[in-house]
Amino acid sequence: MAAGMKDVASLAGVAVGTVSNVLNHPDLVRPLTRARVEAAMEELGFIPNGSARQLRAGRSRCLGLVVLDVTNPFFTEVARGVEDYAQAAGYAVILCNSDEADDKERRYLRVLEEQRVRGILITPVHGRAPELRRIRDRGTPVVLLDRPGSAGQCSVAVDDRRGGEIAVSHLLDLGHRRIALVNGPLAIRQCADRRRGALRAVERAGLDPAAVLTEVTVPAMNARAGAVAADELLGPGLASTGLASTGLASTGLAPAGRKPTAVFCTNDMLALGLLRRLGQAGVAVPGDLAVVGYDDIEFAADAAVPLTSVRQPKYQLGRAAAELLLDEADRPEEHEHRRFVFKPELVARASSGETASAVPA
Amino acid sequence: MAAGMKDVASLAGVAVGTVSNVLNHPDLVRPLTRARVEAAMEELGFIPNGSARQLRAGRSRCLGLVVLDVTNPFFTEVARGVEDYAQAAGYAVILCNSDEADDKERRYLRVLEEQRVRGILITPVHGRAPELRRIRDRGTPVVLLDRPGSAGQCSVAVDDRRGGEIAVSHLLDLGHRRIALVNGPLAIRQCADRRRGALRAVERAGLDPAAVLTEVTVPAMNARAGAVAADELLGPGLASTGLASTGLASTGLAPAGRKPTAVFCTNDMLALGLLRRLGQAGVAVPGDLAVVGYDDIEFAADAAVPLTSVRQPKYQLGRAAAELLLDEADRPEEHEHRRFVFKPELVARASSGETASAVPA
DNA sequence: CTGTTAGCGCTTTCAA
DNA sequence: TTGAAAGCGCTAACAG
Repeated sequence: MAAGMKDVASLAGVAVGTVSNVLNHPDLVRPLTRARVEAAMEELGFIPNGSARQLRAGRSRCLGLVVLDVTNPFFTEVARGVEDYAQAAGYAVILCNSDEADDKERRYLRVLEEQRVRGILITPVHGRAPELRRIRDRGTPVVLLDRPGSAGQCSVAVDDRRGGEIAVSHLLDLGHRRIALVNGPLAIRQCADRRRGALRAVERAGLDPAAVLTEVTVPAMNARAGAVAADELLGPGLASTGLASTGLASTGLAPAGRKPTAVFCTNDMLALGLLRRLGQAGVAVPGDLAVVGYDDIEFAADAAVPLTSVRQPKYQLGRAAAELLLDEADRPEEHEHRRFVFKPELVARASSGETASAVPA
Repeated sequence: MAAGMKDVASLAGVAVGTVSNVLNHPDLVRPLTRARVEAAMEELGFIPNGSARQLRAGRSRCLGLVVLDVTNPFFTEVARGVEDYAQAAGYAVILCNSDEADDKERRYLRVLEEQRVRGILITPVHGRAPELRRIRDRGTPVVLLDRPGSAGQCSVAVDDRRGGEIAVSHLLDLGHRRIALVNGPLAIRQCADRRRGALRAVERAGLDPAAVLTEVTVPAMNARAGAVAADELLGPGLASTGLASTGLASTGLAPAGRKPTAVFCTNDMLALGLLRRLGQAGVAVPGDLAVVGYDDIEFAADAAVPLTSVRQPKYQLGRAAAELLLDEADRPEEHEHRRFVFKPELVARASSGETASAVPA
């Protein structure tokens, strides 16, 4: 059914080597012969077999991109950046969704390595350092995406500690002194870093983190988890029972019973889910509770209460990562590892309140 | 660098065939030998070469999924459905973004065919019928996604004409008699179908489409285009000049000068973009203008004015499509082509106004 | 149970 | 400028 080079060759009355040359080194073939071969390819609907080609070449013209959540607009925007750059360089992108799950991630990494992709871009679920190092050692370049890397590898990231810091500083500046931190698993580096930034902001303000911050940790970084966090904040009585059943973990750094006046969610999906639930519960934002998110996804600005957020250069992040990866893949000699760190930026909107709305400083 | 089966074989003191058996038919190998081979694989960090494997097998364990816009949550939700089913069946998914662009789509189809993917799921930009037929004839199963197909192929879709109809009927029921239809390129089947449904709704109400509907056609189905459409609606004086510079095409079916009291956007991204611009311009929704979207993406419910929309079973759509595709791929004999058509459903929210807000019926 | 071997479809020398 | 032939790494068929 599928015509191969041999069929094309015999139809055109040439050797397979010549057909190959038409494909890969057209200038080496006499125009007339080339035309004959091309006609034959057309007639037979010939599509070269990528596997065979790669088998010889050793590597494919594909990149692997592994993200934590394809339904999060942050990652699709990053993916667009990657894809645009890759496409221009003649590469296709295999987009994989780890769904923040360890085993899915591992499975995809395996598939990508078996496919001998030219390189892998990944936002890892865990500190997968050793496994990623092994992959690199076996010859597949790896670039860390949205995560600062160690030496010996490229990485592209936004300064998450700084991001967490400006988010919480913003709330402190507005006068808030009891702030909830709604965060995903600390195993995810971004979560850990943004948390550290939050703590730092409080310390720098000369305040006691234990008195100011209440931590609510949810098992995923999506809207559903954000809604669960809202319930946690609204019904303190439910907290302890809620924990076991929902997988929630809440470390009440702040004295129990003292409700927060503001919330910092470590991404916008959490914030949007929380916002929705607050709306249903009749909690006024920012009046009763100020909210700050992270990522500044496009939908943040359109929310019922426009969401204050920490902006990251998503598209640029993707582009830069792809550029680093392809440089490493295509020019292994000249390549030197680099670590890009972009600066986050606060975008203040209504959800945090333009005017102080809580305990005056 | 990358260890091959030969290396594993010699380290384990067996033949390559045995190594292959350990991988593909472990039960044929004596446990002790198997253990030795596995140890060798571990020690060498052996990763089987997918290209070589596929070369023999003829086909890979990957599916191709080509969507119109990865940044549209509708498609990422569909992708999740595809991915979950594929993953369970042992397949990986290559997600490609055609960006509603003809040439990108063509390029990706080519890549997928060269990779000898097991099958292709696609929401085509144009009526790519002939090209897709050729691909199928060459042996790669193709399933149309979110689009009704003709005989001789599988397809999974939602009844878009019906969807357009219920959207506009809803507005008519609310008393609106001047409705703008903000639509993407009619070459995209969904756009054409939803438009037909809109016309039908008006006709069924015993009204004259030319008097009721004003069409605004934008070149893409995203938020930016929605904002442009809003400008078009707001500033009728700009209409004619605006056309040339923005690529807008507006067919004033309704008498010029009579402003619409409602808008039907053929997807939620358009609606959200439009909504944002209306907000900036101080237009009250639904008071001054009622708005209905399409897809019911998660963010629609969270918009500043919660968006009335036509819900599609996104995840199910993806799952069903993957199921059809893999059935065709894995059981070509028994397989018979099927056409699933899901029913759309109106989700009424504030943006269309619960109470009649326009010209009384 | 294990070893040997013939390709899968293509690219790339090396000759002609 | 073209033809012939040697593999790339693996699987499957067959022999032992």
